[in-house]
Amino acid sequence: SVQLEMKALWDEFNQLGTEMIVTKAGRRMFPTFQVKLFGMDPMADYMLLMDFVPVDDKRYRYAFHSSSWLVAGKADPATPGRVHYHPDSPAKGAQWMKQIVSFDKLKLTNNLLDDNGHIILNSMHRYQPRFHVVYVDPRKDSEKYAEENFKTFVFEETRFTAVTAYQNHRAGPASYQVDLSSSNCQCGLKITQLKIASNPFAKGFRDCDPEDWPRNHRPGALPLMSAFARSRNPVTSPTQP
Amino acid sequence: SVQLEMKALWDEFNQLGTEMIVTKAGRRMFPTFQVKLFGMDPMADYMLLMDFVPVDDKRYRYAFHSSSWLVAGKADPATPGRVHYHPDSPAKGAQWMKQIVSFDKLKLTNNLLDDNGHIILNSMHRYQPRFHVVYVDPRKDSEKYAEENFKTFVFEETRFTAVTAYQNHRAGPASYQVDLSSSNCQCGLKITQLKIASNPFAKGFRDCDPEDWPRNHRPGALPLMSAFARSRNPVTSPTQP
DNA sequence: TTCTTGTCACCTAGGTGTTAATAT
DNA sequence: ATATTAACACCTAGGTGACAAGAA
Repeated sequence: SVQLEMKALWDEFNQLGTEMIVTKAGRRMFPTFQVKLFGMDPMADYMLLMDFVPVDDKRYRYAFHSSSWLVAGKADPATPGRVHYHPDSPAKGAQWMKQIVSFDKLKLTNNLLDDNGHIILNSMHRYQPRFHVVYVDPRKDSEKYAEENFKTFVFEETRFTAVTAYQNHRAGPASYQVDLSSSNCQCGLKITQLKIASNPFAKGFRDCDPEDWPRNHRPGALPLMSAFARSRNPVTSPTQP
Repeated sequence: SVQLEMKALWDEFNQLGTEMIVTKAGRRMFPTFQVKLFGMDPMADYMLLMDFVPVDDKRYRYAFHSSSWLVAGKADPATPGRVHYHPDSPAKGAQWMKQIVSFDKLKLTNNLLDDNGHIILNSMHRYQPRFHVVYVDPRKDSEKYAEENFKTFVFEETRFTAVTAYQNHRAGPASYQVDLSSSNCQCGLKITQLKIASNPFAKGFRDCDPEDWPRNHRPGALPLMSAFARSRNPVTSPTQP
Protein backbone atom coordinates (compact mmCIF):
# COMPACT_ATOMS: atom_id res chain seq x y z
CA SER A 1 0.00 0.00 0.00
CA VAL A 2 1.03 3.59 -0.54
CA GLN A 3 0.58 6.69 1.58
CA LEU A 4 0.78 10.16 0.03
CA GLU A 5 3.10 12.47 1.98
CA MET A 6 2.12 16.08 2.66
CA LYS A 7 -1.50 15.19 1.94
CA ALA A 8 -2.71 18.20 3.96
CA LEU A 9 -0.68 20.50 1.72
CA TRP A 10 -1.94 18.80 -1.45
CA ASP A 11 -5.49 19.24 -0.13
CA GLU A 12 -4.96 22.94 0.39
CA PHE A 13 -3.66 23.40 -3.13
CA ASN A 14 -6.40 21.21 -4.54
CA GLN A 15 -9.08 23.36 -2.91
CA LEU A 16 -7.63 26.40 -4.69
CA GLY A 17 -7.14 24.52 -7.94
CA THR A 18 -3.53 23.42 -8.15
CA GLU A 19 -1.42 24.92 -10.92
CA MET A 20 1.96 23.59 -11.98
CA ILE A 21 4.34 25.67 -14.04
CA VAL A 22 5.72 24.11 -17.22
CA THR A 23 8.79 25.62 -18.91
CA LYS A 24 10.94 24.82 -21.89
CA ALA A 25 13.83 23.80 -19.66
CA GLY A 26 11.61 21.82 -17.29
CA ARG A 27 10.18 22.82 -13.90
CA ARG A 28 9.82 20.74 -10.75
CA MET A 29 6.42 20.15 -9.23
CA PHE A 30 5.43 21.82 -6.01
CA PRO A 31 4.27 20.21 -3.86
CA THR A 32 6.68 17.42 -4.70
CA PHE A 33 5.05 14.03 -5.16
CA GLN A 34 6.27 11.94 -2.21
CA VAL A 35 5.03 8.62 -0.88
CA LYS A 36 5.64 6.10 1.88
CA LEU A 37 5.45 2.46 0.84
CA PHE A 38 4.29 -0.57 2.82
CA GLY A 39 4.04 -4.29 2.32
CA MET A 40 6.72 -4.82 -0.30
CA ASP A 41 8.93 -7.90 -0.38
CA PRO A 42 12.10 -6.53 1.27
CA MET A 43 14.35 -8.73 -0.85
CA ALA A 44 12.67 -8.26 -4.24
CA ASP A 45 13.58 -5.63 -6.82
CA TYR A 46 11.06 -2.97 -7.81
CA MET A 47 10.91 -0.11 -10.28
CA LEU A 48 9.01 3.01 -9.17
CA LEU A 49 7.68 5.39 -11.78
CA MET A 50 5.15 8.12 -12.49
CA ASP A 51 3.17 9.24 -15.46
CA PHE A 52 0.50 11.87 -16.11
CA VAL A 53 -2.85 11.30 -17.78
CA PRO A 54 -5.30 13.98 -18.95
CA VAL A 55 -8.22 14.43 -16.60
CA ASP A 56 -10.50 15.22 -19.52
CA ASP A 57 -10.45 16.11 -23.20
CA LYS A 58 -10.68 19.87 -22.65
CA ARG A 59 -8.59 22.96 -22.94
CA TYR A 60 -9.09 25.60 -20.28
CA ARG A 61 -8.70 29.31 -19.84
CA TYR A 62 -8.82 31.37 -16.70
CA ALA A 63 -11.47 34.08 -16.33
CA PHE A 64 -9.95 36.80 -14.21
CA HIS A 65 -13.25 38.61 -13.75
CA SER A 66 -14.86 35.60 -12.08
CA SER A 67 -11.64 34.06 -10.79
CA SER A 68 -12.59 30.71 -12.24
CA TRP A 69 -11.54 28.23 -14.89
CA LEU A 70 -13.65 28.00 -18.03
CA VAL A 71 -13.63 25.38 -20.75
CA ALA A 72 -11.94 26.89 -23.78
CA GLY A 73 -12.53 24.05 -26.22
CA LYS A 74 -11.38 20.57 -27.04
CA ALA A 75 -7.97 19.38 -25.90
CA ASP A 76 -4.91 20.07 -28.03
CA PRO A 77 -3.22 17.05 -29.65
CA ALA A 78 -1.85 14.72 -26.98
CA THR A 79 1.77 15.21 -25.99
CA PRO A 80 4.32 12.38 -26.27
CA GLY A 81 3.42 10.04 -23.42
CA ARG A 82 6.43 9.77 -21.19
CA VAL A 83 7.12 8.13 -17.86
CA HIS A 84 9.55 9.17 -15.15
CA TYR A 85 11.43 6.35 -13.44
CA HIS A 86 12.54 7.17 -9.94
CA PRO A 87 16.32 7.47 -10.35
CA ASP A 88 16.97 4.90 -7.60
CA SER A 89 15.18 2.25 -9.66
CA PRO A 90 15.64 -0.65 -9.56
CA ALA A 91 16.05 -1.17 -5.83
CA LYS A 92 15.02 -3.65 -3.18
CA GLY A 93 11.71 -3.35 -1.36
CA ALA A 94 13.59 -2.84 1.90
CA GLN A 95 15.41 0.18 0.44
CA TRP A 96 12.18 1.77 -0.88
CA MET A 97 10.31 1.23 2.39
CA LYS A 98 12.94 2.51 4.79
CA GLN A 99 12.39 6.16 3.90
CA ILE A 100 10.04 8.52 2.06
CA VAL A 101 10.31 8.16 -1.71
CA SER A 102 10.52 11.61 -3.29
CA PHE A 103 10.08 12.40 -6.96
CA ASP A 104 11.95 15.68 -6.72
CA LYS A 105 13.96 15.06 -9.89
CA LEU A 106 10.81 14.94 -11.99
CA LYS A 107 10.36 17.98 -14.21
CA LEU A 108 7.47 19.20 -16.33
CA THR A 109 7.92 20.83 -19.72
CA ASN A 110 5.76 22.13 -22.54
CA ASN A 111 8.49 21.53 -25.10
CA LEU A 112 7.21 18.83 -27.46
CA LEU A 113 10.78 18.26 -28.68
CA ASP A 114 12.30 17.96 -25.19
CA ASP A 115 15.26 15.59 -25.13
CA ASN A 116 16.02 15.77 -21.42
CA GLY A 117 13.54 13.02 -20.61
CA HIS A 118 11.16 15.42 -18.89
CA ILE A 119 7.41 14.92 -18.73
CA ILE A 120 5.74 16.76 -21.62
CA LEU A 121 2.37 18.37 -20.92
CA ASN A 122 0.02 20.75 -22.69
CA SER A 123 -0.34 24.09 -20.98
CA MET A 124 -3.89 24.99 -19.90
CA HIS A 125 -4.85 21.32 -19.62
CA ARG A 126 -5.68 19.32 -16.50
CA TYR A 127 -3.62 16.28 -15.51
CA GLN A 128 -3.76 13.45 -13.02
CA PRO A 129 -0.39 12.17 -11.74
CA ARG A 130 -0.18 8.39 -11.38
CA PHE A 131 2.27 6.33 -9.38
CA HIS A 132 3.28 2.82 -10.49
CA VAL A 133 5.12 0.08 -8.63
CA VAL A 134 6.62 -2.57 -10.89
CA TYR A 135 7.88 -5.84 -9.46
CA VAL A 136 11.00 -6.99 -11.27
CA ASP A 137 10.11 -10.60 -11.97
CA PRO A 138 13.21 -12.80 -11.87
CA ARG A 139 11.55 -15.50 -13.99
CA LYS A 140 12.80 -16.05 -17.52
CA ASP A 141 9.34 -15.65 -19.07
CA SER A 142 8.51 -12.61 -16.95
CA GLU A 143 6.88 -10.80 -19.89
CA LYS A 144 3.94 -13.20 -19.59
CA TYR A 145 3.24 -11.97 -16.09
CA ALA A 146 3.62 -8.27 -16.84
CA GLU A 147 -0.08 -7.72 -16.12
CA GLU A 148 0.12 -8.96 -12.56
CA ASN A 149 3.55 -7.56 -11.75
CA PHE A 150 2.60 -3.92 -11.37
CA LYS A 151 0.23 -1.85 -9.33
CA THR A 152 -0.99 1.70 -9.98
CA PHE A 153 -1.93 4.29 -7.36
CA VAL A 154 -3.87 7.47 -8.04
CA PHE A 155 -4.32 10.34 -5.58
CA GLU A 156 -6.99 12.65 -6.89
CA GLU A 157 -5.85 15.50 -4.64
CA THR A 158 -2.67 15.74 -6.75
CA ARG A 159 -4.54 16.82 -9.89
CA PHE A 160 -3.42 20.09 -11.39
CA THR A 161 -3.63 22.43 -14.34
CA ALA A 162 -0.42 22.85 -16.32
CA VAL A 163 0.31 26.55 -16.94
CA THR A 164 3.19 28.63 -18.28
CA ALA A 165 2.35 31.40 -15.77
CA TYR A 166 0.12 31.33 -12.74
CA GLN A 167 -3.48 32.13 -13.65
CA ASN A 168 -5.17 32.20 -10.25
CA HIS A 169 -2.81 34.99 -9.55
CA ARG A 170 -4.56 38.28 -8.99
CA ALA A 171 -8.05 39.64 -9.30
CA GLY A 172 -9.20 41.26 -12.49
CA PRO A 173 -9.92 45.01 -12.90
CA ALA A 174 -13.25 44.67 -11.07
CA SER A 175 -11.40 43.73 -7.88
CA TYR A 176 -14.34 41.83 -6.41
CA GLN A 177 -15.78 38.38 -6.76
CA VAL A 178 -19.38 37.92 -7.81
CA ASP A 179 -19.90 34.20 -7.70
CA LEU A 180 -17.58 32.67 -5.14
CA SER A 181 -19.48 29.41 -4.71
CA SER A 182 -19.14 28.34 -8.33
CA SER A 183 -15.46 29.21 -8.38
CA ASN A 184 -12.66 26.73 -7.86
CA CYS A 185 -11.24 29.28 -5.49
CA GLN A 186 -13.03 28.95 -2.21
CA CYS A 187 -11.17 31.64 -0.30
CA GLY A 188 -9.11 34.74 -0.85
CA LEU A 189 -5.79 32.85 -0.86
CA LYS A 190 -4.19 32.61 -4.27
CA ILE A 191 -2.03 29.84 -5.66
CA THR A 192 1.09 31.98 -5.70
CA GLN A 193 0.63 32.98 -2.07
CA LEU A 194 0.31 29.34 -1.01
CA LYS A 195 3.36 28.41 -3.08
CA ILE A 196 5.37 31.28 -1.62
CA ALA A 197 4.28 30.38 1.89
CA SER A 198 5.05 26.67 1.60
CA ASN A 199 7.95 26.33 -0.87
CA PRO A 200 11.32 27.07 0.79
CA PHE A 201 12.79 28.16 -2.55
CA ALA A 202 10.24 30.96 -2.81
CA LYS A 203 11.13 32.39 0.58
CA GLY A 204 12.47 35.49 -1.13
CA PHE A 205 8.90 36.55 -1.89
CA ARG A 206 7.56 36.22 1.63
CA ASP A 207 6.60 39.49 3.25
CA CYS A 208 5.85 38.18 6.73
CA ASP A 209 8.14 38.54 9.70
CA PRO A 210 10.85 35.90 9.22
CA GLU A 211 10.88 35.35 13.02
CA ASP A 212 7.17 34.62 12.90
CA TRP A 213 6.66 31.14 11.68
CA PRO A 214 9.26 29.06 13.49
CA ARG A 215 7.02 29.57 16.52
CA ASN A 216 3.91 28.45 14.65
CA HIS A 217 5.67 25.46 13.14
CA ARG A 218 4.25 22.63 15.24
CA PRO A 219 3.65 19.05 14.10
CA GLY A 220 0.30 18.86 12.38
CA ALA A 221 0.12 22.61 11.84
CA LEU A 222 1.28 23.73 8.43
CA PRO A 223 3.43 26.87 8.26
CA LEU A 224 0.80 28.63 6.21
CA MET A 225 -1.15 30.44 8.88
CA SER A 226 0.50 33.77 8.30
CA ALA A 227 -0.29 33.50 4.60
CA PHE A 228 -3.90 32.78 5.44
CA ALA A 229 -3.98 35.69 7.81
CA ARG A 230 -2.63 38.06 5.17
CA SER A 231 -5.13 36.75 2.64
CA ARG A 232 -8.00 38.24 4.63
CA ASN A 233 -7.47 41.76 3.37
CA PRO A 234 -6.40 41.83 -0.27
CA VAL A 235 -8.26 43.78 -2.92
CA THR A 236 -10.10 40.62 -3.92
CA SER A 237 -11.55 39.94 -0.51
CA PRO A 238 -15.36 39.56 -0.66
CA THR A 239 -15.60 40.82 2.92
CA GLN A 240 -14.20 44.20 1.90
CA PRO A 241 -16.82 46.90 2.66
CA SER B 1 39.35 -3.92 -13.67
CA VAL B 2 39.27 -0.40 -12.35
CA GLN B 3 40.56 2.87 -13.77
CA LEU B 4 41.26 5.85 -11.53
CA GLU B 5 39.65 9.03 -12.85
CA MET B 6 41.59 12.32 -12.79
CA LYS B 7 44.83 10.41 -12.42
CA ALA B 8 46.83 13.33 -13.77
CA LEU B 9 45.45 15.56 -11.03
CA TRP B 10 46.12 12.96 -8.34
CA ASP B 11 49.69 12.71 -9.65
CA GLU B 12 50.18 16.45 -9.35
CA PHE B 13 48.96 16.46 -5.78
CA ASN B 14 50.99 13.37 -4.96
CA GLN B 15 54.18 15.05 -6.18
CA LEU B 16 53.56 17.90 -3.76
CA GLY B 17 52.49 15.57 -0.96
CA THR B 18 48.71 15.43 -0.87
CA GLU B 19 47.00 16.81 2.22
CA MET B 20 43.36 16.23 3.10
CA ILE B 21 41.57 18.38 5.63
CA VAL B 22 39.75 16.59 8.44
CA THR B 23 37.15 18.45 10.51
CA LYS B 24 34.80 17.62 13.31
CA ALA B 25 31.78 17.90 11.03
CA GLY B 26 33.46 15.95 8.21
CA ARG B 27 35.19 17.25 5.08
CA ARG B 28 35.06 15.88 1.55
CA MET B 29 38.23 14.75 -0.18
CA PHE B 30 39.69 16.76 -2.99
CA PRO B 31 40.44 15.38 -5.47
CA THR B 32 37.36 13.21 -5.18
CA PHE B 33 38.02 9.49 -5.49
CA GLN B 34 36.37 8.48 -8.76
CA VAL B 35 36.70 5.32 -10.81
CA LYS B 36 35.54 3.69 -14.02
CA LEU B 37 34.74 -0.01 -13.78
CA PHE B 38 35.11 -2.73 -16.39
CA GLY B 39 34.36 -6.42 -16.70
CA MET B 40 31.56 -6.78 -14.16
CA ASP B 41 28.62 -9.12 -14.67
CA PRO B 42 25.99 -6.63 -15.87
CA MET B 43 23.17 -8.58 -14.18
CA ALA B 44 24.84 -9.30 -10.83
CA ASP B 45 24.58 -7.11 -7.73
CA TYR B 46 27.69 -5.49 -6.29
CA MET B 47 28.53 -3.37 -3.27
CA LEU B 48 31.21 -0.70 -3.75
CA LEU B 49 33.06 0.64 -0.75
CA MET B 50 36.20 2.38 0.42
CA ASP B 51 38.35 2.30 3.49
CA PHE B 52 41.60 3.92 4.58
CA VAL B 53 44.65 2.16 5.99
CA PRO B 54 47.69 3.78 7.63
CA VAL B 55 50.68 3.96 5.31
CA ASP B 56 53.02 3.48 8.25
CA ASP B 57 53.13 3.54 12.05
CA LYS B 58 54.34 7.14 12.27
CA ARG B 59 53.12 10.54 13.30
CA TYR B 60 54.38 13.47 11.23
CA ARG B 61 54.95 17.14 11.62
CA TYR B 62 55.70 19.73 9.00
CA ALA B 63 58.96 21.64 9.16
CA PHE B 64 58.29 25.07 7.71
CA HIS B 65 61.96 26.00 7.56
CA SER B 66 62.78 23.12 5.24
CA SER B 67 59.32 22.80 3.73
CA SER B 68 59.28 19.09 4.39
CA TRP B 69 57.55 16.44 6.46
CA LEU B 70 59.45 15.01 9.42
CA VAL B 71 58.68 11.96 11.51
CA ALA B 72 57.36 13.18 14.86
CA GLY B 73 57.13 9.84 16.61
CA LYS B 74 55.08 6.67 16.70
CA ALA B 75 51.51 6.69 15.46
CA ASP B 76 48.69 7.68 17.79
CA PRO B 77 46.24 4.93 18.78
CA ALA B 78 44.38 3.67 15.72
CA THR B 79 41.02 5.30 14.98
CA PRO B 80 37.81 3.24 14.74
CA GLY B 81 38.13 1.41 11.43
CA ARG B 82 35.21 2.42 9.30
CA VAL B 83 34.19 1.78 5.74
CA HIS B 84 32.19 3.97 3.40
CA TYR B 85 29.65 2.17 1.19
CA HIS B 86 28.89 3.97 -2.01
CA PRO B 87 25.30 5.16 -1.42
CA ASP B 88 24.07 3.51 -4.63
CA SER B 89 25.05 0.09 -3.24
CA PRO B 90 23.85 -2.48 -3.94
CA ALA B 91 23.41 -2.07 -7.67
CA LYS B 92 23.81 -4.13 -10.83
CA GLY B 93 27.13 -4.32 -12.64
CA ALA B 94 25.51 -2.65 -15.65
CA GLN B 95 24.53 0.36 -13.54
CA TRP B 96 28.03 0.71 -12.02
CA MET B 97 29.77 0.43 -15.39
CA LYS B 98 27.61 2.84 -17.38
CA GLN B 99 29.09 5.93 -15.74
CA ILE B 100 31.92 7.15 -13.53
CA VAL B 101 31.49 6.08 -9.92
CA SER B 102 32.16 9.03 -7.64
CA PHE B 103 32.70 8.88 -3.89
CA ASP B 104 31.76 12.52 -3.37
CA LYS B 105 29.58 11.77 -0.36
CA LEU B 106 32.55 10.41 1.57
CA LYS B 107 33.73 12.67 4.37
CA LEU B 108 36.79 12.62 6.60
CA THR B 109 36.71 13.54 10.27
CA ASN B 110 39.08 13.58 13.21
CA ASN B 111 36.23 13.19 15.69
CA LEU B 112 36.69 9.82 17.37
CA LEU B 113 33.08 9.95 18.57
CA ASP B 114 31.61 10.81 15.17
CA ASP B 115 28.12 9.39 14.70
CA ASN B 116 27.53 10.53 11.13
CA GLY B 117 29.20 7.47 9.68
CA HIS B 118 32.18 9.46 8.42
CA ILE B 119 35.67 8.05 8.05
CA ILE B 120 37.68 8.74 11.19
CA LEU B 121 41.39 9.50 10.72
CA ASN B 122 44.24 10.75 12.89
CA SER B 123 45.50 14.17 11.90
CA MET B 124 49.17 14.32 10.94
CA HIS B 125 49.16 10.67 9.85
CA ARG B 126 49.53 9.23 6.35
CA TYR B 127 46.76 7.14 4.79
CA GLN B 128 46.19 4.96 1.77
CA PRO B 129 42.63 4.90 0.36
CA ARG B 130 41.45 1.49 -0.78
CA PHE B 131 38.59 0.61 -3.08
CA HIS B 132 36.67 -2.65 -2.72
CA VAL B 133 34.21 -4.34 -5.03
CA VAL B 134 32.01 -6.95 -3.34
CA TYR B 135 29.98 -9.38 -5.39
CA VAL B 136 26.60 -10.03 -3.75
CA ASP B 137 26.51 -13.81 -3.85
CA PRO B 138 22.92 -15.02 -4.31
CA ARG B 139 23.76 -18.45 -2.84
CA LYS B 140 22.33 -19.35 0.55
CA ASP B 141 25.74 -20.22 2.02
CA SER B 142 27.39 -17.14 0.54
CA GLU B 143 29.37 -16.49 3.75
CA LYS B 144 31.57 -19.46 2.87
CA TYR B 145 32.67 -17.78 -0.34
CA ALA B 146 33.26 -14.34 1.17
CA GLU B 147 36.98 -14.62 0.48
CA GLU B 148 36.57 -15.02 -3.25
CA ASN B 149 33.65 -12.62 -3.64
CA PHE B 150 35.52 -9.36 -3.28
CA LYS B 151 38.40 -7.61 -4.93
CA THR B 152 40.50 -4.72 -3.60
CA PHE B 153 42.16 -1.97 -5.64
CA VAL B 154 44.86 0.37 -4.38
CA PHE B 155 46.09 3.48 -6.18
CA GLU B 156 49.25 4.68 -4.51
CA GLU B 157 48.94 8.14 -6.05
CA THR B 158 45.88 8.76 -3.84
CA ARG B 159 47.91 8.59 -0.61
CA PHE B 160 47.65 11.65 1.59
CA THR B 161 48.40 13.16 4.96
CA ALA B 162 45.37 13.98 7.11
CA VAL B 163 45.61 17.52 8.50
CA THR B 164 43.35 19.96 10.34
CA ALA B 165 44.94 22.87 8.47
CA TYR B 166 47.15 22.84 5.42
CA GLN B 167 50.82 22.48 6.34
CA ASN B 168 52.56 22.79 2.99
CA HIS B 169 51.01 26.19 2.90
CA ARG B 170 53.54 28.97 3.02
CA ALA B 171 57.27 29.33 3.56
CA GLY B 172 58.69 29.96 7.00
CA PRO B 173 60.44 33.17 8.08
CA ALA B 174 63.59 32.23 6.18
CA SER B 175 61.68 32.50 2.86
CA TYR B 176 64.04 30.20 1.01
CA GLN B 177 64.44 26.48 0.58
CA VAL B 178 67.72 24.80 1.47
CA ASP B 179 67.19 21.21 0.49
CA LEU B 180 64.68 20.98 -2.31
CA SER B 181 65.64 17.51 -3.52
CA SER B 182 64.94 15.78 -0.20
CA SER B 183 61.63 17.60 0.17
CA ASN B 184 58.28 16.16 -0.78
CA CYS B 185 57.68 19.46 -2.48
CA GLN B 186 59.45 19.41 -5.82
CA CYS B 187 58.42 22.84 -7.01
CA GLY B 188 57.24 26.17 -5.73
CA LEU B 189 53.55 25.28 -6.06
CA LYS B 190 51.87 24.73 -2.72
CA ILE B 191 49.02 22.39 -1.89
CA THR B 192 46.60 25.23 -1.28
CA GLN B 193 47.39 26.81 -4.63
CA LEU B 194 46.74 23.54 -6.44
CA LYS B 195 43.52 23.01 -4.51
CA ILE B 196 42.37 26.56 -5.26
CA ALA B 197 43.27 26.18 -8.92
CA SER B 198 41.54 22.83 -9.39
CA ASN B 199 38.59 22.75 -6.98
CA PRO B 200 35.60 24.71 -8.31
CA PHE B 201 34.36 25.41 -4.79
CA ALA B 202 37.56 27.31 -4.02
CA LYS B 203 37.17 29.60 -7.01
CA GLY B 204 36.66 32.51 -4.64
CA PHE B 205 40.36 32.40 -3.78
CA ARG B 206 41.66 32.48 -7.33
CA ASP B 207 43.51 35.64 -8.27
CA CYS B 208 43.99 34.94 -11.96
CA ASP B 209 41.97 36.48 -14.73
CA PRO B 210 38.64 34.64 -14.75
CA GLU B 211 38.60 34.88 -18.56
CA ASP B 212 41.95 33.15 -18.68
CA TRP B 213 41.44 29.48 -18.20
CA PRO B 214 38.41 28.60 -20.30
CA ARG B 215 40.78 29.06 -23.25
CA ASN B 216 43.40 26.76 -21.76
CA HIS B 217 40.84 24.13 -20.87
CA ARG B 218 41.45 21.53 -23.55
CA PRO B 219 41.14 17.76 -23.16
CA GLY B 220 44.37 16.42 -21.71
CA ALA B 221 45.51 19.82 -20.46
CA LEU B 222 44.60 20.49 -16.86
CA PRO B 223 43.38 23.99 -16.00
CA LEU B 224 46.30 24.56 -13.71
CA MET B 225 48.73 26.30 -16.01
CA SER B 226 48.03 29.75 -14.69
CA ALA B 227 48.58 28.51 -11.16
CA PHE B 228 51.90 27.02 -12.23
CA ALA B 229 52.85 30.22 -13.97
CA ARG B 230 52.13 32.26 -10.88
CA SER B 231 54.08 29.82 -8.72
CA ARG B 232 57.33 30.85 -10.40
CA ASN B 233 57.76 34.01 -8.39
CA PRO B 234 56.55 33.60 -4.81
CA VAL B 235 58.68 34.43 -1.80
CA THR B 236 59.66 30.77 -1.51
CA SER B 237 61.10 30.54 -4.99
CA PRO B 238 64.66 29.19 -4.94
CA THR B 239 65.44 31.21 -8.08
CA GLN B 240 64.84 34.47 -6.25
CA PRO B 241 68.08 36.53 -6.29
C1' DT C 1 -6.40 39.51 -25.69
C1' DT C 2 -4.35 35.69 -24.22
C1' DC C 3 -0.54 33.04 -23.67
C1' DT C 4 4.59 32.19 -23.68
C1' DT C 5 9.45 33.24 -23.02
C1' DG C 6 13.65 34.92 -21.03
C1' DT C 7 15.86 37.55 -17.40
C1' DC C 8 16.35 38.62 -12.76
C1' DA C 9 16.81 39.19 -7.65
C1' DC C 10 16.43 36.26 -4.04
C1' DC C 11 16.40 32.22 -2.01
C1' DT C 12 18.10 26.92 -0.39
C1' DA C 13 21.86 23.94 0.35
C1' DG C 14 26.28 23.16 0.90
C1' DG C 15 31.61 23.00 -0.39
C1' DT C 16 36.16 26.23 -0.23
C1' DG C 17 40.47 28.21 2.10
C1' DT C 18 41.35 32.13 5.28
C1' DT C 19 41.79 34.07 9.58
C1' DA C 20 41.74 34.81 14.40
C1' DA C 21 41.02 32.74 18.59
C1' DT C 22 41.82 28.83 21.39
C1' DA C 23 43.60 24.68 23.04
C1' DT C 24 47.37 21.57 24.37
C1' DA D 1 55.43 26.15 19.57
C1' DT D 2 52.28 23.52 17.43
C1' DA D 3 47.75 21.93 16.48
C1' DT D 4 42.74 22.56 16.42
C1' DT D 5 38.44 25.00 16.14
C1' DA D 6 34.72 28.14 14.67
C1' DA D 7 33.15 32.05 12.07
C1' DC D 8 33.26 33.96 7.65
C1' DA D 9 33.26 35.68 2.78
C1' DC D 10 32.94 33.67 -1.42
C1' DC D 11 31.99 30.32 -4.31
C1' DT D 12 28.99 26.16 -7.00
C1' DA D 13 24.60 24.53 -8.26
C1' DG D 14 20.14 25.11 -8.82
C1' DG D 15 14.92 26.14 -7.45
C1' DT D 16 11.42 30.39 -6.80
C1' DG D 17 7.80 33.86 -8.58
C1' DA D 18 7.86 38.63 -10.61
C1' DC D 19 8.19 41.15 -14.49
C1' DA D 20 8.73 42.92 -19.15
C1' DA D 21 8.78 41.79 -23.66
C1' DG D 22 7.34 38.95 -27.27
C1' DA D 23 4.23 35.84 -29.98
C1' DA D 24 -0.11 34.14 -31.69
